[in-house]
Amino acid sequence: MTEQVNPEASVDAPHIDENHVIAERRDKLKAMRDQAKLTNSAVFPNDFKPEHKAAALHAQYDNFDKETLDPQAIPVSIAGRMVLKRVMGKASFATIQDATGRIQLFVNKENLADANSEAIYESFKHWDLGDIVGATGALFKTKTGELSVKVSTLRLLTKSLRPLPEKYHGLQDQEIKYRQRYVDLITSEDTRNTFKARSQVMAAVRGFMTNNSFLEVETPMLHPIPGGASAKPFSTHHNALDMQMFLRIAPELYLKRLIVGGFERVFEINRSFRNEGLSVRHNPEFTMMEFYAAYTDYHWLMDYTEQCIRAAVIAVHGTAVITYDGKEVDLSQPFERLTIVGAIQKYAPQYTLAQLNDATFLRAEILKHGSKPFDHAGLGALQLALFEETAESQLWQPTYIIDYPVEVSPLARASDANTEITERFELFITGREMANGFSELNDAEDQAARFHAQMKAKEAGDDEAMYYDADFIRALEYGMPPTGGCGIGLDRLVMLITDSPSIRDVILFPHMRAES
RNA sequence: GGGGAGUUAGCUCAGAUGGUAGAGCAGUGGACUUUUAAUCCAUUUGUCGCGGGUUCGAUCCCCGCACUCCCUACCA
Repeated sequence: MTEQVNPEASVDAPHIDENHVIAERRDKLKAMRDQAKLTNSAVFPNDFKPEHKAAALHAQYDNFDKETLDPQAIPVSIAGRMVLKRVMGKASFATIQDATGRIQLFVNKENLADANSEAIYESFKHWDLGDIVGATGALFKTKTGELSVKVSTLRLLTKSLRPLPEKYHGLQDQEIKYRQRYVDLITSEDTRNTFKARSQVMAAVRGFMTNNSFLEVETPMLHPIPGGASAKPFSTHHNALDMQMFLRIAPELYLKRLIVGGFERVFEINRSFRNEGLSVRHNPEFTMMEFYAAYTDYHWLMDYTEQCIRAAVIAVHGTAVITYDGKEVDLSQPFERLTIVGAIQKYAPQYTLAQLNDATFLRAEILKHGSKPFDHAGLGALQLALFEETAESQLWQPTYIIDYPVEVSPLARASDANTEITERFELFITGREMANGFSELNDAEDQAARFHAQMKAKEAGDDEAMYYDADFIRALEYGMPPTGGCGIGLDRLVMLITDSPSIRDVILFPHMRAES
């Protein structure tokens, strides 16, 4: 805790966004401080302990009729932020909001128990929307049937110095919603519900994993060698060790070390960091679950991932058929599985199979779509590029794409039937990549060779190519059992489940440029 | 990185074809003892994002910049 400072002194300190409304509230607070000095009482008291919550009271008493409820005079104590206020001479209504919902207070001078009721009522009239209040009283129903608290004691617990957004339209400015999430949360039930759903998703996923004998682990966020994905890392420096470190781009290589160590099923839910562009589906730090299971392969992973996602959707919605951006997404049926070429044939049928196996044709076609030309791409990588240009965005219903080429999958096990492709899949829903998994490469010598190839690519200018991780190779040399591993982008899963158009809508404090 | 849209009172938004701006909410004063975005009367508040240019005069036209949103690119 910080040291106590003289509040009188801080009043003169520079403040941002000051305006006359705030100045008036500061004046009110100053008057409160002066008054508190006289009566030796606290301006910001912390001794009021509410015993009830708005939603629970509504759940319990909304269906009571007035004749039954009023005579019981059920005593309650409740606290929250005052969000609406209607003063009518000698009687007033105020609506307060707590973590669970809203409830109406009926404040009438004659009902106030305090000997000083006249003064309390007069000061209440000058409290502001946004102030935190505590009240005790008896439950009753108004003549329109709304459950309310007939207030007998009323206290201002926290003075609010800043005006709330417009009480009907709320906060509309998207920038302020992201930058000042606290205001967004006060104002928007939609926003509150989105983050409650996010919490439910996390709990459902975690529960699904532990129920299937997975061990939750935490591996380093600071990596001496960034690995496990093709991405540009954030770089930092550790002073005591005097070494460069990177914020992790993926936990993969550490989790596989744990499989080597004998934990046969592990998962981690945590942040990864990628120093790349921001978009409606990319935040520099994002939350991913990666999980690894020994003696499984990518077929098992697809079945399992599907069940996990379905469980998360049902945990929030109670059904696996939901709506995203106005269109239905059906997660109740087995997810479709298509090869890269198969997906192109289905969603871009203008191409013949001969064309899809013609590297020269593919190269020209990809250039036509405005994608960057790449010199060393093999047939598989060219097919993948065309898939991304033509088919990917159309994969609205859950679809697994399989048979990724070895050259873009340096950590995946090659297919026994075709050494050019790997036992790998990516899951797409609403045209977005949601998950990526594969049978893990557990041949230490093959992995070492693939790392060497990545180093060559890096020397040739590919700054997203992987580094050679000698300790990871050493771990594989001890022997890693055959293993399946998968990463699920949880922010994107929450986007899907909460029908959110932007990843920023599911991250409490998304990164923004510095305020000027 | 490239393209498009936006930025007016604390909040939600109008607005003028160039003559320095309004409404509602919030605030303030008043009326009102069952309101529901309470109502009624009165009333305060603005570097019209920032910097240049054109002009007698720019919040409006032109140029540049900043920030936001959307699309696009890299990626999950």
